[in-house]
Formats: sequence, structure tokens, C-alpha cells
Amino acid sequence: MNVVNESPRRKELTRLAAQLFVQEGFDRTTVRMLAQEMGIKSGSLFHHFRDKQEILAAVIEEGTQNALALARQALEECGDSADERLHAMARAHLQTLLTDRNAHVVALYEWRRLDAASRDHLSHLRDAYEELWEQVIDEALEAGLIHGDRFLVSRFVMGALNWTVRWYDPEGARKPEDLAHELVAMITTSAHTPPGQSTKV
Amino acid sequence: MNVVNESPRRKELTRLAAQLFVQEGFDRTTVRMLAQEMGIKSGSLFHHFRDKQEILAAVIEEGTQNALALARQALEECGDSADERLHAMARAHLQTLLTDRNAHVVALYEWRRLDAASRDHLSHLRDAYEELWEQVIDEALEAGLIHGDRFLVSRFVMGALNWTVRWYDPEGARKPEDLAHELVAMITTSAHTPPGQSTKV
DNA sequence: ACATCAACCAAGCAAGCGCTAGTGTAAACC
DNA sequence: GGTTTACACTAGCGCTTGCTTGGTTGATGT
Repeated sequence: MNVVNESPRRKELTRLAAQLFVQEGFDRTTVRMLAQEMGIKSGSLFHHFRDKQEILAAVIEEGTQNALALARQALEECGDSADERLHAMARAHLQTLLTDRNAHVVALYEWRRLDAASRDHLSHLRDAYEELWEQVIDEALEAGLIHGDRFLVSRFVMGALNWTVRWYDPEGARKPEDLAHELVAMITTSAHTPPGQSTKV
Repeated sequence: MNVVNESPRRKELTRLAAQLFVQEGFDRTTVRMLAQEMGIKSGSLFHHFRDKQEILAAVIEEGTQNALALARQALEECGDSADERLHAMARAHLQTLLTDRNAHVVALYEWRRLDAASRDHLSHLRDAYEELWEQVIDEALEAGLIHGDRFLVSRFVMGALNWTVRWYDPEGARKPEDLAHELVAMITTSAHTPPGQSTKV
């Protein structure tokens, strides 16, 4: 009988699956490809996961949990000002995208391949994350740091950030902190840049 | 022998394919499903398209050509000021996403399913479109309307805009023009709103 | 020494896949 | 009036898919 627990082996397999899902897409990744990447035979795969869908759900859950934890930690560690909190969220978001890239690309691209049950469960996680953003943006609005409609601004910001997975090159000169700073600078009302740091990257 | 021309029938079939690709994803959409939606049998499909890949390429080409044409037209018809041109581009982009939604969702999600030849051809089209954006953003930067790095700003803006396909509800109260206005307001340095128009939607 | 159990393998089934081959037919063209 | 052309059909081939079944292995606890 196959198991559904959280064994370390299963976590390792999930990591490998994420990589393959990014390379080939979920539908084009066969259980045989997954098994080969993991160094086992296709049949053995179903000892760790009930079916193929469950692998996808595991990949996305991993990434989302990490993102949520990292964002919460960043908010706790930073200062109280709206500006600092906005920066902290943007930095955390981009750092997660960088370190956990595979899982997040899968979450963005293959979300609709999830079955109803998994989608329902995971959308709660995602909502919790997005609420963090809306909260920070609310604070920035009240502080007069940014302006506009609460809902629209948060969507625009998350769109800009999530889109980075399509063009950002981790090997390039730009660091996640630079992107975060540039984004916040773009949307804040005052155009000032902190002294000693250039806006152009 | 099957044909590769641009018959009106083929265009209609392409439109139907786009809808199915959005609903099910490219890989999960079988030629039998496509044929049924078109009211023919699966074999007849290959009279209009060489293979399944070609249908995908046709869908994406349609959408991209329309977007490019609409953006060019919008830039010709609007005024010369950087502000007007920025608004015109944002409006055109969102209107295309709305009217040609299916094709654009497919282009965003299924791009990597294209074979090398189609991807090469279509990426030139897409580059032409993105160059329009970078040009308009350059003008806005020179005019002092926005600030920041040319490359990063254009990526952030396109990310925010493209992300709209994930949450925008055409039946809702917000119109594409409202979104365009709000986005431009968010990224321009001065927080002023044109008289008689509210920022809150 | 014996039982347990997670982890794996070999073999293969039933279903579905993209696509082809050969044919029919009604309208369009010379 | 005969030929061509566009579009559709039936039938099915060869292959791949996710997943199942029944059995083996080696480590662990008693």
C-alpha cells in the first residue's frame, strides 16, 4: 500500500519533480520520466504518491508554504514604517522566486492542472499570502506612500513581481534586492532615492 | 492534400481552438475534442492544419498580430505627449486582452509548447510589440513622467498588465480604460488625477 | 530467529493519443 | 460535360499514457 506522509524521500522526489515540470510542463512529463530522474522505475513512484496529480500538488504546496513563511518572517524582522514593510515584502517575494524558482514557476503555470480538491486546499494558502500583500499595501496607502485603488494596486504589484520569473536571470548583474527597490520606487509617490544608492541599475 | 493558406474557415476554426486551449490547456485538448467543437470529425481537421502544433501557432499568431495592429493604431491616433502615449498603450493592451482574451491566454500559458520554428517566427512578432512599449516608456522617462531603469520599468509594467488576465472580470464594474488610467497613475511621479475623474473605482 | 515494513522491480493492461489512408460528394471552373 | 478542388467521412495503425498487480529485497525491532 502506498503512503501519503511527509517522508524525507518524498520531499526529495518532489524537488526533482518540480524541476522536470518546469522543463517539460506537467502534462508532457510522464511518470516514466519522473521515475528515471529519481533513479527508480515508474511503478515504484506510486509507493510515494497516490497518483500523478498528487505530485503536482506536493510541488505547489512546498513552494507556497515556503513563500508564506518567508514573507511572515520578513515582516516580523523589519521595521514598522510602511516603507520598510513594503520593501520587506517585495524583497521576500523576489527571494522566494529565486531560491524556490521551480516550485513557483509550476504554481504559476500549472495551477489549472490541479484537481478540484487540491486546488481548493492550495487556494487557501495562496489567499493567505495575498492577504499579507493587501495588508501591507493598505498601510502604504494610509501612510500616503502610494496612491490608488487598494485592490488594483495590489494586483498590479503582484503581477509585476510574478512576471519576473519570465525574464529574470539569476546569473545577471541585478540582485533581488535591486528589483525590489526599483519596484517600490516606481510605485511610491515621491521620486526620491535613498542617498548613496542609484536608481539606475 | 492539406492546405496551409488563410481561408476564412481556418480562421473560424482557430477561434474555436483558442477557446478550447484556454479551457483545457494545449496538451489536454485532443484533436477529437477540437474536431467535435468544430462540428467535423478528427480526420477532417488535418485538411486545414498540418498538425496539432500548427493550430497552436495559428492561435497565437492571430492574437499577437491583432495586439500589434491595435497598439500601432492607438499610437497614431493619440496625441504627442508622453502622458497621452503611455495611456494609449495601456488602454490598447488591456482592450486587446479583453476582446482577444482566449488567444492571449494561450500565448501566455502555452508558448513553450510551440515547436522551434514557430517559436522563432512568433518571437519576432512579440519583440516588435515589446519594442513599442519600451519606446513609449523611454519617452515617458525623458519627459520626467516616470523614473527608474528603462528595462525594469517596462518589464514591471508589462507584468502588471499581462497579469490582469488572471483576475480581470469583464462582467465587473471596472472597464479597461479605468485599469489603464489607474496603472499609469500608479507609476507616474506626480500623484495628480485629471479633474472630474476619480482614482477610486 | 522471526516478523515487519518501507522501498523497490518486472510485466503488462486498458484506454487514449496524433495522425494517415483511402473514399465520397457537391460546388466551381474550363 | 468533364475535370478539378475544397471539404468532409470511415476506419484504424502504431504508439504512449497513467496506473495496477504480484512479488523481491534489505534493514530494523523484538
